[in-house]
Amino acid sequence: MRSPKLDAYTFTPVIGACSALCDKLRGKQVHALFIKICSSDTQTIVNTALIDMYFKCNCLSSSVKVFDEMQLKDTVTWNTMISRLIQNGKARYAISVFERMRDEEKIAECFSVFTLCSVIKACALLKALRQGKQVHAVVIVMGRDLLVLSTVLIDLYASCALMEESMKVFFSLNCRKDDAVYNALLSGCVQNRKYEESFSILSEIKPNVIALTNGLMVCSMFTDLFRGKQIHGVAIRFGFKSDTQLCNVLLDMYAKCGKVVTARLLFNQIAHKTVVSWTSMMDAYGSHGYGVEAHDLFKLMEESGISPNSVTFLAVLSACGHSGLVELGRDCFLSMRKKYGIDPGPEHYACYIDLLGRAGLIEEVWDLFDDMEKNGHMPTAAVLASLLNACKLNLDIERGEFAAKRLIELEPDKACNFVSLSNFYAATERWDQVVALRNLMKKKSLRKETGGSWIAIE
DNA sequence: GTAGGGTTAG
Repeated sequence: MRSPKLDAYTFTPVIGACSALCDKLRGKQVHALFIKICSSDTQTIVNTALIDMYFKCNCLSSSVKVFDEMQLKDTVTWNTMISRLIQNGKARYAISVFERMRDEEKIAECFSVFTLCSVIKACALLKALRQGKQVHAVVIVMGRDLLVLSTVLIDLYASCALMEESMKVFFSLNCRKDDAVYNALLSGCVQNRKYEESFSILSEIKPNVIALTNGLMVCSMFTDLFRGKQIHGVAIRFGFKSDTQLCNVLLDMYAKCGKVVTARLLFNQIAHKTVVSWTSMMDAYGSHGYGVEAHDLFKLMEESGISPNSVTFLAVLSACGHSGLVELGRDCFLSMRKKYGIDPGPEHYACYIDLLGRAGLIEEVWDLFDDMEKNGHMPTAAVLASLLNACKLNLDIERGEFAAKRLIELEPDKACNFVSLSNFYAATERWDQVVALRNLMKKKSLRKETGGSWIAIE
């Protein structure tokens, strides 16, 4: 019996199955078979599916290889590449692929709504306003699928802190508006801390999980427990209380409003806890001074089989630092690389330097600083500020000046740095320097932003 | 048969 002919209709769904299962091994086998027997007329579609499969299997280099070696790319090929790159955090790369598409394809029709959608999203992520506006112009010329494209445009302008432009896009829509477009506007208001506007949108729409999530984020920002509780009630009435993401934000809202016990009760009730659930709860403990509880939770998380990420370590390190748990903090810091293969970033070093500095371990602080530079991290302002603070606490005058000099070089126009430096001089009783600094600040007309705390009234 | 919008922890 003659074996049936394998064509694109056979390969594509099989590759799709490998994608869905993240089964790279089988995916590669199918890829090999395809190379052996492929016919040129089916290459584009199958290769596009392969690009997608390799992305889903976390094998970016294979995706790029298939893409670069493809003779004939169609619009879907380009779109797949662009959208998957964005999903993998490579927005800049995605834009460069879009530019290649524009240059190589030579016809304006090659762009579809999908292409524009992805590119606007990339611009929003990069806050590339100029490029985003250019694509907006193309959208206006095309004049199709305005609802979806308007949704990403609203997000673009909101990401660039231009809420007036977001509103313009929103109110110029004369088709029926759906949840997503309302949510985009709401999310823009939340990102830009527009308290009243957020609630006014929220009150106009039928509750959905994403809108309520956004609403709770505003409550966290402004520590508005009263409205937070109202949203909690709405979430229960509409049957959203098993939504993990919503519960994570709810937990965070209670914690930010000082209700740590309520936050913990909610945490316990989350059936499918994610790394964000755990990290939010650790942060809740840490920021209220419950370092031991935060660390216990970290251990419990390890037992539960969910892997911590870099934010988790930031939460637990800061919790240990604020409670003086030096040994536990050190264990965590060391386990980052050793046990989880996560390279500490500058923000982790800043946090850990702070912890060691408060504990009086100034030599270890400087060892750590050297270690950081050996690992190829340039010190950030946060690192230098922690370092300066550690020197202040430990009266390490000479090396403190070194940290101060580099901090001021890096951010010469930030008032808070001058204040830190002034505090450093004050701690080491060099009052002439303090006066000189205050005068310098006046000359540079730098003013430290007034501190404050938020409480909701009524 | 392959591609698209709005959500969480620092």
